[in-house]
Amino acid sequence: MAEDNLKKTDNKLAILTEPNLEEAAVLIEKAFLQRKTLIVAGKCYVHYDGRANSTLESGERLLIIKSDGSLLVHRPTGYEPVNWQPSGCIFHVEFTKDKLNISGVRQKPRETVKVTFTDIIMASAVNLKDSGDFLLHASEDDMHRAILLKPQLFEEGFKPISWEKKVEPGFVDIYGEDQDGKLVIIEVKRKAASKDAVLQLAKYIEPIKAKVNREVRAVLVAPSLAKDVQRLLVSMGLEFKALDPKDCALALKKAENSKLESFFK
Amino acid sequence: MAEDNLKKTDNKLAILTEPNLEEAAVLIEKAFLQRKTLIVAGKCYVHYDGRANSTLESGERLLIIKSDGSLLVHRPTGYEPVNWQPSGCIFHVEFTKDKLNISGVRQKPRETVKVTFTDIIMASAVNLKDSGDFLLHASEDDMHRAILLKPQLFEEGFKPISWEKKVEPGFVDIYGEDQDGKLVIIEVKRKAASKDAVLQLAKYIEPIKAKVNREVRAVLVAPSLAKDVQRLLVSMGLEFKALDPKDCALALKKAENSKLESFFK
DNA sequence: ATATGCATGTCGCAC
DNA sequence: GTGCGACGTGCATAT
Repeated sequence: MAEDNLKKTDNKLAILTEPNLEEAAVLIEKAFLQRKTLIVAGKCYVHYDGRANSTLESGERLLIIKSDGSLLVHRPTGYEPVNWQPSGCIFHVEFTKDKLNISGVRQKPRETVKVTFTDIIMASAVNLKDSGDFLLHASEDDMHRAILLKPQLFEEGFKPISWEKKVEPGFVDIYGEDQDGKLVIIEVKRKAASKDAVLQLAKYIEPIKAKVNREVRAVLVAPSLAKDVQRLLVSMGLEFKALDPKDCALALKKAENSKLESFFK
Repeated sequence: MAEDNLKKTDNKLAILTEPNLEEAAVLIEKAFLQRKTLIVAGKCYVHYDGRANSTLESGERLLIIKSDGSLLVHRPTGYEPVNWQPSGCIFHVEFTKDKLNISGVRQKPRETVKVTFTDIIMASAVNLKDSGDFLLHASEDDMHRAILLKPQLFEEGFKPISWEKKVEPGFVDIYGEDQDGKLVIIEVKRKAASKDAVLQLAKYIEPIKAKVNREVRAVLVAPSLAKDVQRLLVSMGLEFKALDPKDCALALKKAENSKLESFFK
């Protein structure tokens, strides 16, 4: 390998600019062995075969292979990879005179992505250390927790009974009792509720009514209703309660803070 | 910028290894102006706020920004980006003494991703040229087309009438007539049909029967049935026909080939 | 612009 | 292992 082409910094980074295919193959093999993150930019074509199959004609792309066995082929535009492989793949590198093949094979389902490079612009292996926490707020789960923690977010006097309760066709998000003692089943959506959400909720009403033999309210909780859903909702005897996922996240955060406050008081 | 740190190859590639934040900022700004693909590896933390919000603590990651305004933050493991922005974002770079901020803002919905680098391992801008075609086969649409083209794939004597036909609760995938003159409605799935698929199909039967006043068959076409779905299917009076998406793709390809053959004969 | 449905969806969790 | 639903799903298409 041409030493003047290789930039190396204390085992953290190796880069080759415009290497020939053989030089690149060596770096790629090393990257796999040392469990580095591999980044290759170059001219390639791609074949995928698995649940479906695809071909991508020759062009310049970015290939990323992570140490956990995930693979991404990115074109110069678009958020999504054009070809990919989820983590857990086994890779195989094969070099011939004018081609460099990188194959990633996944078992269950059996799927193969083969990237064939004919020209390499840049190849690099990076050792990335990352143990930072990732926290996402305003998920549907946050909405569940907020309602359970502060039932008045849903309705004054509401008493949650259970959560993710199994009833026959599936699971009810939240199950509780209102201030009049009526049973309430709640379906939560973190974005504008569609027709589907209404039907999902409606499924549960009859089986539950049949079982408990008392008045049952079914309420869709979501930030808003999609157009025309209102009518369907009313015609099926369901209710709607507007609730924003970010407000729920905020309520949870506040609760957390006041817990902290009382701890330090 | 330290010239000995910059590798440049005829406007195709610029790389900085372990640059300071200011050097990196210059390269990043240039990459945006020249509409290059930007790749940065380094220590950073990330804040996202939009439909939801998230924080990612400090760690080493890969940042990719494409010329169409898409952004990806990849951790060293996992197929999915931990933070991202779909294409169409506007980016803003801000450099202070010990921080380099890269913000990407999306309108509709209003969302912001802010990546703050405190250390950069490598920063590079690549000019990727890619006009290759991408072809995917064995989609649900391929299955539709295969059945329309060769109805015997579904059933001997089947005559398709329409496709994606609007009937009241939604759209029926394929609508036709069998050799006995019975009306057939077909729901196609490219993977094992779940309970949901059965219910989706079942929804259509009653409205259609009410309308046409003749015998109606409802058939689920899929490579297989999920466990326990068979019983539900039968109990609702539906049928199942096994058909593999890849076989459909093959049938289409064959048809294409034979058309070519007859053209060259 | 909004709603609907597919996707090589992926991922996590419960059974 | 399989089923089921959420996801900052993204994306195309039809209205």
